[in-house]
Amino acid sequence: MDNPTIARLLAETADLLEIDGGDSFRIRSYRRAAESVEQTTVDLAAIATDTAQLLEIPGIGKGMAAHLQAIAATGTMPLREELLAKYGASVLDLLKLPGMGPKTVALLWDAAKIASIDQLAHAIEKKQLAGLPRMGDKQIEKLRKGIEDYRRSVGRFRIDIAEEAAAKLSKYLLKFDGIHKVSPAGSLRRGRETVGDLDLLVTGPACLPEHTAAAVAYVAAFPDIHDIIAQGENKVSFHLANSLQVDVRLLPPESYGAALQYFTGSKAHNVALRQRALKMGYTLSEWALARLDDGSTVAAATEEEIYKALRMDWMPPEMRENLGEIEAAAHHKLPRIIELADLRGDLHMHTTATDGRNSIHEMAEAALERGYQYIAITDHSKNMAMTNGLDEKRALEQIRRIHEVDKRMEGRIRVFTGIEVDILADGKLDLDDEVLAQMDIVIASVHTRFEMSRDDMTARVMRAMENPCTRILGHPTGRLLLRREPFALDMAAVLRRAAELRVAVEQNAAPERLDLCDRDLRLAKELGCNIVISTDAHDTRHLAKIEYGVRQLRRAWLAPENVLNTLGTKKFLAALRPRP
DNA sequence: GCCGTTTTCGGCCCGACTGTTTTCAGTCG
Repeated sequence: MDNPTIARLLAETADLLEIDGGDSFRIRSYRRAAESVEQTTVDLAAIATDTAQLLEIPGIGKGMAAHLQAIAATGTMPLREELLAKYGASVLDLLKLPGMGPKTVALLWDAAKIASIDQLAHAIEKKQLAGLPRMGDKQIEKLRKGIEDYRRSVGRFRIDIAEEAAAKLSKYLLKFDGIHKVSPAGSLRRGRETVGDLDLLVTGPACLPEHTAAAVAYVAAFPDIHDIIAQGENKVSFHLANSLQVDVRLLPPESYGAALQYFTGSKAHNVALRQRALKMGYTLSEWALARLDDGSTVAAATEEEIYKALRMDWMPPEMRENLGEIEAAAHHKLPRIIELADLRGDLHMHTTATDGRNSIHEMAEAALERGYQYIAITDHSKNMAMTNGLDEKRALEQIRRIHEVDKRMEGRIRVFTGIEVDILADGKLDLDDEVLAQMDIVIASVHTRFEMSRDDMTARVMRAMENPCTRILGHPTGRLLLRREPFALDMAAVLRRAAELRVAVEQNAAPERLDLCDRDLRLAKELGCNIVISTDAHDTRHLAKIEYGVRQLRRAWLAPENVLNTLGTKKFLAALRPRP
């Protein structure tokens, strides 16, 4: 069992304990252990029998070590099983609804034995919740809407989850003699923020027709398979433990390009492409681009050949949504879109001063390794109390420390001072302007706790942008992917105002965030917003997640010139809204 | 349940906001 799975089991046990009304400090220690397991670089399953080594991990004591050993040996632990037997696994889903915490789950269970989202939906429909403590009309309506949103997103997986599964499976497949190439297709290849299922295309001598039996058997023997849905001559479909569906297709090398094109999609792109092929006297399928008259193959081995035969330029998968790319490719006018290598700096990251896990210097070294020319250290401000957010006094100390590191880096990389401030109900920022004015970067962030009317919410964000200290609007929609819908904000108005005020708008690259969706990004580009992309990194490894954000920018056809932190240090500072 | 000592047990992250309270509980970050 891998560390992320172990971490999940511990975190779920913490949730169950909380519903059960357990001691809050004990619950916290389970959460802390889960985080530790997530962070550690040692493979826990491999060292589980070595108690001394387990105890070296912070947050793991005698009790937790025993739990870990039970998990490694049996796949679960007694306490967790006990709680699951009492409440059932589906209570955990209830916690995913907005506004639903352990106390409310416990209340629903005690009062009405509600232990799943379906049961809750039923109870709401039958008006059985009225009269329960803290269950007014507004609360019930909020739950109803939450269930609706939840059901819409269920079954989809964040891109990083899918990519991790794809990487693991690819590694396994490539070990087989006769499998030479594995490529993810579908929405994962197009870089969508979520994927419905995982399409993996496989080729090599072992994938030739009539000779696939051994390879198929090997695929079906992948250890992480939960259950097999279908197993044929050149396709194996199965679920992983997290219920992600995977389709592995074995293809002869001569059809690989056609299959890659076909299974990458999108559907709309493929429909348009097949129409174009028909007009040219061809037919396009997952096997080949072929002549209509005699069925002879025109192109099939590579995507490039197929697009070329259709008199088009090859285009990046991120663009294949039938949003004008076909015409552009046919006229050889595809724009150059941004790439990872265009980025010169990362502007949003945390350190041990608040809830980060590395020092300013470690973040700077890690950024230097990525080839950046500058970064900004932007820890939380005091309103984010649970992160040990900085008050005015500590913020000033932090400026001093950042300056020291900046000096120490001797110009190899610039380290800008910064802070991520919270937007309060009246639109004010939660630190004194005098202190903020001394920062290079002030990110005024929309945090997700706000649930107000669209107009009030928009007004609040507008006021925060009016503050001359605000240089970047952070978490501009406040959303958390797959957890809830974007908060209601008049994004067109916000982005237009941001463009006027030269407040840059942040695309947070963290896969759970990806704050601006494709449409928001296209709009931001149209309105001429300054866009910055950053990771919100809480440790050095997290800096690599910039990749997810870049793919999102590519989906919106953003060019390097649309993104502020593609500029060199001097030009970047000049293009930002001036400091007050 | 962990940690760090005070070596046997006490401390462990807290402020804003909402809805439902008539003085506050629950959720969120």
